[in-house]
Amino acid sequence: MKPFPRRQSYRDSITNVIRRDLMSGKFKCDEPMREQKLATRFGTSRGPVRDALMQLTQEGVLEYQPNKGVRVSSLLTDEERDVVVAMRLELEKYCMKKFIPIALEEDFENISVLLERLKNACEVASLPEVAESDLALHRYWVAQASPHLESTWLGLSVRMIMKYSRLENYDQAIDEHTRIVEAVIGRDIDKAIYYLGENIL
Amino acid sequence: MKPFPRRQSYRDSITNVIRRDLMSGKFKCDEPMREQKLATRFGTSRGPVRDALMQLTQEGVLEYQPNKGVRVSSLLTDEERDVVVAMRLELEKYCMKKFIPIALEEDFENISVLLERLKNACEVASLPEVAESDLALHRYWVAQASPHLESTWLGLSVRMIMKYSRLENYDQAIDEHTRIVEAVIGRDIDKAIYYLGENIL
DNA sequence: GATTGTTAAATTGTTAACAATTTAATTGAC
DNA sequence: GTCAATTAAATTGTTAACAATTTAACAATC
Repeated sequence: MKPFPRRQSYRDSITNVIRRDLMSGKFKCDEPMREQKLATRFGTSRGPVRDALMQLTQEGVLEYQPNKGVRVSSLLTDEERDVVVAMRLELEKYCMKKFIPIALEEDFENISVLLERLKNACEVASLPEVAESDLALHRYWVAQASPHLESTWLGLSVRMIMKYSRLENYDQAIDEHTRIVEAVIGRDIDKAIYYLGENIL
Repeated sequence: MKPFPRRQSYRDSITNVIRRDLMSGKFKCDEPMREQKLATRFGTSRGPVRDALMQLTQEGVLEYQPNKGVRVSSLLTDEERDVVVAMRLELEKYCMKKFIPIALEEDFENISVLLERLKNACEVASLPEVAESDLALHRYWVAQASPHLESTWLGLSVRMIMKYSRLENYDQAIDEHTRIVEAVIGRDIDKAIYYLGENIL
């Protein structure tokens, strides 16, 4: 069953897959997530599935009711989304300010790779992959600047995307992120933060 | 073993107890949390304990390493705390704005009760209880205004308190919250938000 | 004495069985 | 036929045993 040692625990793999499904709208809103069904899908027992569901509940994309399990969280209102956007921007601006001065050449390379991945995903117009690589890129500077706040950031970002995704404008997404990355590599904090503000809304 | 039907699952009870312990500094920073030890303490198996630990990890107060368990999360830097405070304030201001117009007489009564609980805790100078009743009061309007964002709010608030607690100025805490509650009951949004800003920092 | 390898203990990860609860289906009375 | 009560099914909650991994203790070598 297990060909060679895994890097990632079941818990994390399952969490990531379900999160991606949720972001790309694979589940209907308020749809209940059945543990056993997911367990057989992932070929594990219910344990790791429960872990993943609880983690996603904490991120805010699933809703938990005791003895009733979890459902897809009803989406944020427009007002709530605005608040979430403001919070995420506040956080990510801080990270950017922190990250640019300490970034190494290696970081620039990694970011460039992530940008390429995003471009490719946009070109094949695969929404799940676009969402994932978009997050992965932003996540890079967040994790570098403030690992303590990474999970906070992730929760905000995922919910923001779920509520209303601007990601479908693929060309625009490429442009926006290219500009951000160029600013980062040029170590131009003001410009990077400016383009960040244009991208996160 | 179970005298009568529980309202709260083990998971939640354990989560709350550990969170309170963490807020009142009962565990050293970076101290590993052993599942079996906690399980025997709470008289359950490791399952619910694992759930609780994972939930607190997601809130950001514990740190998880695969195959190594969780440790008490190293505290935020001063800068990070500032960002967290700003995010929490942003969120809670929104909730207050939303809550005051829709609040019922019943809500005012509940808030008054929570304020009394806070006063009592302050008078006996019990830090864990002060922290808990402080959070419970704020949580009330957050939950009423935006249940979707309640868990986000909780994570921010707990970490803010853990990093540096202003709660030890008991008299000041009483004053600040009394003013907030008075403003709420008077349905004075501007005043409520103003005092909120004075309290959350 | 310091370093590496090996073994034993402790700890976390996963599973499957069982208990408790909720949901649905069915029955019965009116 | 409608509604309530009862039963059956489905689902979640909890537990204990086992597997995999990490940590430590200890021995062997240099």
